[in-house]
Amino acid sequence: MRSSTLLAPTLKESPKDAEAVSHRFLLRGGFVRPLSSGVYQFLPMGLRVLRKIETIVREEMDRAGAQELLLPALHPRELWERTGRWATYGDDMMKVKDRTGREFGLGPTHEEVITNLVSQEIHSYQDLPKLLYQIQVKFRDEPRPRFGLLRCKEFLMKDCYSFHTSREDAEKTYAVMKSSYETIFSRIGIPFFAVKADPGLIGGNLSHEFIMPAESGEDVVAVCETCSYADHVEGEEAVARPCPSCQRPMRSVRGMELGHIFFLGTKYSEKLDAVYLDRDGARRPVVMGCYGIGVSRLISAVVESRHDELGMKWPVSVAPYRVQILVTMMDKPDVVSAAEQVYRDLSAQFPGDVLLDDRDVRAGVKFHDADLIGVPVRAVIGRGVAEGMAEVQIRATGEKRNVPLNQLVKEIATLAA
RNA sequence: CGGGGUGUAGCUCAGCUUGGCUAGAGCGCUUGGUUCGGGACCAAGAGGCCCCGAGUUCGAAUCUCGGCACCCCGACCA
Repeated sequence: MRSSTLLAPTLKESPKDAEAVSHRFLLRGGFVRPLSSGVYQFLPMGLRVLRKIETIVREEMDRAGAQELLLPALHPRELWERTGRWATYGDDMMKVKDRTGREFGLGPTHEEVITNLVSQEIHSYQDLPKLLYQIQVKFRDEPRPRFGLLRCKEFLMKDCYSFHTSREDAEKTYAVMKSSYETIFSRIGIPFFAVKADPGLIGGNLSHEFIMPAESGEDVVAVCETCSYADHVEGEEAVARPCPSCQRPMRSVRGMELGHIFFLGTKYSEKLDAVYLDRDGARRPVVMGCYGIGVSRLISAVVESRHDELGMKWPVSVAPYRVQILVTMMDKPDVVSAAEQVYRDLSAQFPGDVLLDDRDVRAGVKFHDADLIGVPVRAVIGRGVAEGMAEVQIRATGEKRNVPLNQLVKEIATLAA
C-alpha cells in the first residue's frame, strides 16, 4: 500500500479528550475515529490490525476444534424472556422495536440465541459435543464508555460456546479453551494473568478472567511474586494477604480484562430446553460453557503494553503492515526507483503487507509518522542510494543499521517474518 | 445514575472574571517561491450558527435559566 493513497490521517496533537495512551495513539495514528461516545469507526489501518487479531483468534479456535458460525445481532424479546434476562440485563441491553411494535434487543452476548439454536438442532448424545464460535459485533449500553476502544457501546467480540453431555467432558473443553487463550494472547504479544473470577450475570460456577496488567485497567488483581497464582481483590487488601498456594507475599496490580471463560452447566439449556436423549433414552440438559474475548479491545491492549513516547510498537503478528519503506528524497529519480524496486520485491515476499511512504513530504514528517504508526521494520531509502546502501530500522528497539540495497530484501524478510 | 470539567476555525487552545467596533494564535489546508534524512522558511489566501434554545441588555462568545454533547472520578460492567 502507498501512503499517498491510504486513508491514515495522522495528528500532531492529541485530541484533548483522550487520556489513555492507547486511545491517544490510535487516534493520532489514524487507526480509529469516534462517531459517538463509545462508538468507533475503524479506518484502514485500524481494521488491518483488527483483522490480524481475528485471524489469530480464528486459527486457535479452529485448532481447538471449534467451528465458526455467525449469529444475528437482533434478538427477539421473547427469547430473552425465557431466561429471565430481558429484565435482569435491563438497561445494559440496547432495545429497539420494529414497525409493528415488536421488541428486540441488540445482542450483548449470545447464550440465548446459541442455546436456542442448539435446542432445535441437537437431539441425541450422538450429536454432541459441539464447540461453536463467532466473531461479531456486540452492543452494550455502557453507562460510561471510556478509554477509546477499551469500553465501548459497540464492540467486536469472539464468543465461543461449548455443548457436552457431561460435566467432565465440559471441564476438559474448558481446560482446552484456557490453554487456547494463553496461546492467543502470547501470539498477539500481550502479557496476561489468568485469574479466577466471579461469574457475574452470566452465571455458572467456574470462571477465569484473562487480565493484562495496565495502568488504565479497571480491575485490581493480587499477583503472587513466585508462583503464577492471581486473584481478584477489592481495593488495597491484596498487599496484606499471602498467596494461598505458596504463602509468599502478593502484590496488587491494576489490569484490564481481555477475555473471560465460564463453565455454565445447565443453566441456559434447562431454560431454553436444549436437551438430548442419552443412550438410555432419557432426556438430559446439555452441559454448557462459554468463552469470550474482546477482540476490538485487544487492539488497545497491545498499544497499552507496547509503546513509547513517540508512538506505538506493533509486534509483527498484528502490525498493520510488516514493513514500511520510507523514501526520503522524493525529488531524486534514482532514489524513487530504488524504493519502488524494494517495494516490489518486499511485496512479493509479504503480499499486501508492505507500506510505502511515497508522500511528497519532508523526511522528518515521514520519520515521525512512522514512529507513531509503529510498523515493526522500516527500510529507509534515501541518501545511501548513490553508494548502493539503505538503512534498516527496528521500531521496537530503535536499532538502525546500513544494509546494501541488494541484500535489503533478504535482510528484511528475516526481520519481518 | 451521582460528582466534577469542557464545548470558540479541521486539531490544540486564548478571549469569558469586569458585556462594546471587522472574534484571535499555533498547527493543519490552498497558491507561489526557496528548501529537502528527524514534524523547514518567506509571502499571499481560504476557513467561524463562538454547542442549541430562551431570557437580561441599547448591545451577549462573555451575564441568567433550560437543554444537548463530549471527557474525567465513582457506582455499574459476560
